[in-house]
Amino acid sequence: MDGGEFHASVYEAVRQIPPGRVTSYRSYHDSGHIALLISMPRHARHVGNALKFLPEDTDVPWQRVIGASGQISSRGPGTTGAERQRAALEDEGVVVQEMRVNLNQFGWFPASL
DNA sequence: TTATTGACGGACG
DNA sequence: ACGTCCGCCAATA
Repeated sequence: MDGGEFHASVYEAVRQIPPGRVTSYRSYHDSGHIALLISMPRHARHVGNALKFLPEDTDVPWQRVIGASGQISSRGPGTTGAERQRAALEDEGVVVQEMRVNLNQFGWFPASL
């Protein structure tokens, strides 16, 4: 699997996340999460990297991928990505408090696709 | 070729 | 709940 296929696999998996639900790059939950769903469980960091390459107008629901602790990841000081993610999630009904989501309520962790 | 860097995750204090 | 370290691995310097 080359880099392009990796990105495509990530996007395909992310598209499966239902509206109003969130999942993680790779979580301690036995089932679910993007890196496991594409059979590359140790590539959590690269899942985030793939999302970084998405254009502004993509239809891939990137906002539904957050950290395993429920945290919306910071993009670093002076960036607005995390804030846009919070707004996008709230728009579809996800409750965000202090930049974090309750995974017990909104988490989506299927065993497979 | 070696060192650093990440939209990360987990163990541990 | 939080900070610190360590494991991870492709890209980049």
